[in-house]
Amino acid sequence: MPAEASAPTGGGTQAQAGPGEAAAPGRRERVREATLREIKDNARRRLAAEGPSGVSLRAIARDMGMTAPGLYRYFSGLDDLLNAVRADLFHELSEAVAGAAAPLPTDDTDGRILASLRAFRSWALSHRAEFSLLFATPAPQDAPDQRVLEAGQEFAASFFSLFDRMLAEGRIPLPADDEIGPELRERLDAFAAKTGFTIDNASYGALRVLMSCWVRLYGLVSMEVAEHLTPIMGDMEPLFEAELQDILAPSGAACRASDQD
Amino acid sequence: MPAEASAPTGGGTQAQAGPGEAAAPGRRERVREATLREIKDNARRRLAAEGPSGVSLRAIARDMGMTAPGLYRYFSGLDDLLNAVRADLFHELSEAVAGAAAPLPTDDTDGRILASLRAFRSWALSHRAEFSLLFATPAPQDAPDQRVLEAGQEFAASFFSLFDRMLAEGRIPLPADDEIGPELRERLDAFAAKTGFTIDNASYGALRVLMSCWVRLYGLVSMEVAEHLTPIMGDMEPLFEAELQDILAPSGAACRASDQD
DNA sequence: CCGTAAGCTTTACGCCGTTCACTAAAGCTG
DNA sequence: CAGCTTTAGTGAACGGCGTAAAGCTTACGG
Repeated sequence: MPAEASAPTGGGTQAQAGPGEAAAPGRRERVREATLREIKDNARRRLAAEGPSGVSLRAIARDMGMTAPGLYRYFSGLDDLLNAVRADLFHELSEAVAGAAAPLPTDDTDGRILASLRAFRSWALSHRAEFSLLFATPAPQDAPDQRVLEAGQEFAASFFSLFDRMLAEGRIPLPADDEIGPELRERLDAFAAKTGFTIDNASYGALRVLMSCWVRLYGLVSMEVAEHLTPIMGDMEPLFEAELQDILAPSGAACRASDQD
Repeated sequence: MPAEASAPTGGGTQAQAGPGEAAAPGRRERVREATLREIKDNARRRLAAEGPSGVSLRAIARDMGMTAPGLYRYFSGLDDLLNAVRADLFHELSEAVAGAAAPLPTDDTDGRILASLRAFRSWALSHRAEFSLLFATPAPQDAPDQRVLEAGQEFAASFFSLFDRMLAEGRIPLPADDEIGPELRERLDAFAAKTGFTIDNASYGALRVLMSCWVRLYGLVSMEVAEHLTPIMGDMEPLFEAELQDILAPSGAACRASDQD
């Protein structure tokens, strides 16, 4: 009875110590892993091509030359598959954001942040359906999945850690801690605890600024992905760049010309 | 053959000049209107209860004691119904935002804006599914509906017109026109043209500030609706109020204590 | 009064997720 | 090796979905 969330069939054997290799995954689990990957790849193909509603077990199975019930050996249902894809996508997005900053020198704080924020936008625009799968409002009843939650928090943490250095440099004027109301402080405490920030590293003012940056970035990008303003504004890149400049202006960052595309 | 968008069956007769009443809608069209309303009401009930995916023609028909194909006399399909609901919702949202400002005296510009922005948030939070139906990323292939587009632009216009007076008062420091890049200016021109703003009324700087406000408000509220930050921050109201204060701070607006709830 | 159209039902087709009973193969164990 | 157990996968089936076509009934308009 496959009742567990993600791995209906659990590995019984694997530590049998094969001939040459130490902890060989075992032939069995290798092909299983491959099938699992194939399912998710097909799900993503359909996701990109037809949007979230185009992802169906039957269609995926058809693409793979098998029947839908067979997929239940790998996922406990469509929701489970979608959640697995969501978790993967969060990791991918984290990597895209972090990867954009990596090649730049450590002391080029502004450049690293700019590159990452632009990478976030780029990823979103080149993965519209994926982005909306990640950030869509969930239906009222469906409970959040643990893996997705964790992956999301990992993304949040990796995203915010971008600002660590900039905050440390103290170039941004932060609101004083006592300008921040007690309720908000409470929330920021909770936030810091869950994302690995501690108030020692980042003052309330810093967390406040972080949240503000994220809200603006997220708001603009998600509007762009949804093409909400597109019919009345056309290309939104100039607005994005202007917002970027605005967000980072207090730090005196030089924002001119993205070097990509 | 009902191929048109919204009204498969179009009224032939109505100007027949009844006995007493001038342009009486005619009994026929009255019951039709009532049924139409009933369908949309049922759609909204299910929308609120189970989210967008819970809205199905068959379920609605069942609730109304009829069969699904009967609904095709009123809507050309599920999408058409959803678009009609969307248009209604945009009007409702516009009204909620405008209505919140109405009771306040005309010269209380800050108060009116605050009330409207809070009303936007309140409406969104008490109509999560409706909000996400309005602002969800559409699937890659489906073309935008004309009525929805118009209703959306009406909302945008009514929303932005809130700021008319504040901009006129000149209390917000605006970026100089020549600080705004030529591409962005082009976009803002397009935007102004579509929403009724003219550059005479509002400078590029003003439009720029408007957009920034909207992006922040939208970003925060849509994150709150999606409960994206909720698992790590809990109640987001303090953050919202802080953002409000931030957004309107340059104008010296007094933001203390919302009088509602 | 009769033709015509509107409102609605029945039937049907092809999707969908999911369950269940079943087979065939692979792996482990004695 | 035999034999047992687990796994991967199939086929049929249930119920729900959108929607197209055809038919029936009722009300309206000339």
